Amino acid sequence: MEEVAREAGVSRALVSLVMRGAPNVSAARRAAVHRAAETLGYTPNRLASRLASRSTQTLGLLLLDLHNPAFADMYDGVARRIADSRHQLMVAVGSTDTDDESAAIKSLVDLRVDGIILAGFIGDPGKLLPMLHGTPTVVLSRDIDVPGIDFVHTDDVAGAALAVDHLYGLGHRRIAHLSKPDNVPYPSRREGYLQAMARLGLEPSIVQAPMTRAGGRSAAAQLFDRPGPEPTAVFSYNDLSAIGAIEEIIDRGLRVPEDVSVVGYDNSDLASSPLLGLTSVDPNSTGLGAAAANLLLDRLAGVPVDALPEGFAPTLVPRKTTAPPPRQPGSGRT
Amino acid sequence: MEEVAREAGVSRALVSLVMRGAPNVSAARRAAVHRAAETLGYTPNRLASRLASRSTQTLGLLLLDLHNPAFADMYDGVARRIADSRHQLMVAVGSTDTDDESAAIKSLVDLRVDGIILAGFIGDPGKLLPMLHGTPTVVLSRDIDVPGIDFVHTDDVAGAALAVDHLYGLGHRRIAHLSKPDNVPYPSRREGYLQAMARLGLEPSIVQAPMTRAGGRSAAAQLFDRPGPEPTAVFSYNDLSAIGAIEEIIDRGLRVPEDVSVVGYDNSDLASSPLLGLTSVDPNSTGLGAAAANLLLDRLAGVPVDALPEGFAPTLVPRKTTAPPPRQPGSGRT
DNA sequence: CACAGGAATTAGAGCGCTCTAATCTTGAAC
DNA sequence: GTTCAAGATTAGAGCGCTCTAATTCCTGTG
Repeated sequence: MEEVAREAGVSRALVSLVMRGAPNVSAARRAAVHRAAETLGYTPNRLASRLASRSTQTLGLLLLDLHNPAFADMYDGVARRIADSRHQLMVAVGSTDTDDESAAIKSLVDLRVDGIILAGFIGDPGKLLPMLHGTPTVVLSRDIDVPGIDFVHTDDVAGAALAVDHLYGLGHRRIAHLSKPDNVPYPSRREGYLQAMARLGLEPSIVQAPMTRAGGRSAAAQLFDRPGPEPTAVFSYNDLSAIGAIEEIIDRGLRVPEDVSVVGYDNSDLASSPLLGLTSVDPNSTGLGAAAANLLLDRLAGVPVDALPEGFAPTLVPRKTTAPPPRQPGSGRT
Repeated sequence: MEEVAREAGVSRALVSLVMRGAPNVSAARRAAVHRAAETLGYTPNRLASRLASRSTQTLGLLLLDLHNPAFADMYDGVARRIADSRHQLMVAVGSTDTDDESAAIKSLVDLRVDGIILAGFIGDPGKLLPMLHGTPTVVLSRDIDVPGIDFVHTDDVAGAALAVDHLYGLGHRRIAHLSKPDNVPYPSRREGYLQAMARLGLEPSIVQAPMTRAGGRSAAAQLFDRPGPEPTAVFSYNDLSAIGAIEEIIDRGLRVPEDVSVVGYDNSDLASSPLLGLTSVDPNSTGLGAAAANLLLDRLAGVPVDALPEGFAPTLVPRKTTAPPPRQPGSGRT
């Protein structure tokens, strides 16, 4: 920067102004500085400018799992909304290991990003605030009760009800649920399932499944190995494990949807492929991402945010994995 | 930091040493500093430390497309290898828009990351070097001829040959190829296809397909709308478009693999699901990511790297989407 | 032609840390 | 009781930028 200033015959301060595209600089000097920067191959060290200006023009996004297409959707929403702001986006990848997750969040905080969006935060909310050191933060798809931290979410209770009601409407009565594992703190989908089942006077049946295909598969295996009548429908808390469940069901010689119906959650790319045609609840992940970015940007701009946006209304997208249950003995409908 | 030093009754320099976990600090002072930091809620500003130390302990990873599971695999490889180094990982997401990609790379460079891994670099190699400003960089899965930039890749020519030979071995003669679009610079898979076809004395047939399911679908549509005999096998340059192609083929009332065989490339999560059972060439994306991280870490550590690692040897994973062609008129085999 | 007022430019302090070199403690050896 | 080296601590100068306030340079005016 020193050299550029000398080369262009101006002060360091002016170089700084030119590089930032400040308005009140004469065309002649501006050109001179640019030329000098060009010949010397100078780029401003943004580390230094950030330090000096106390603002990084960067937002951090924590993504829990790159293998889960739902997070790619959220990324899209965030990126789209941020594109026309002056900010850049930095992604950190989380983990189902809470320590790794903390490390990832800390790395974002350490970089002094202007704001953080947490997509798939799994850790202890109580530990979040001290970790953040005052960085404005929005939590995505989890309603978290920490003062000063906003969240944006889909009404997952309603989403789960949608799934259960859909299956009920088709005639299913033994509807099982593949639920998040204990280390993942998103209870709403399970809550919604339990509430809906209670409302309909049905007996709930829950098995935990990790957030992967393999997880869904082994969970489904447990479900069908249980004593007593088998479920005629499975509602999973995410698409990946729903797919795993389908694999397992087919492996057991049962047909989907003729023998067992399956509903997923997330309505990800995968689900919509005609090859799969997974009936799925759509939480509008992309919209959620955009809403989170919006909220964060408003906060940063100092726009007063009096009320958090309402939980997004989920929708059910019926496809080929749901149908009426088989007319079999044991269904109790004789 | 000033305050912490005062609180602990030591100098600023000592606080710095303690926070970095330097060895030669007495236990008493160390404890005092930690206590002071705790009560004051102090965390070092890594921005400042990076500026002062000229090293960021951070590596940047550019991922082209979060919706493509192959990149999640590469991420895994990189992350695994980096986990036991002292570095952190920062992800930037690229784009098929070259300008966006440049912006993403620049943001990494601006942050002064110690090194960069480019997974899915699409831009002009000539423009890469000036953009990097000397940041050590490894390019993943593209062989790039820029002095000073390393790359790690799978032998895609061999991989494509594997696919073609597999189909040929099953009896296919009209093997079409879904190729990368022009704006994506990874010609090896197409080259491999062309070479293999020439070697076998077969007529090549190529259609371009964007890197998405929808892209594969419309490309397949073009393929089957062409005049002349239809292909009995389709080899796609990636899994996503292979899946799209299957969708289209089935939509046309044809069966996979009975009427048309399909081979993908990447052997991603998707492909391995029994529901899909996509025969796919495995470039070992995870291994590739790990190798890239390895190479970069070696460079950073000053370990002499005399030869780049050989191109990874791809393997073919046969599944359910390939079978002998139908015994039909027009196959020329009577 | 002096002068106000706005635009353009600059000096210089400071952002929060690390680094080098210098200084201060030790405690063992003589 | 010295002496000395190793270990522990610190002063102070940067890192490369931005910011504030002050200065200089232009106009157009009376």
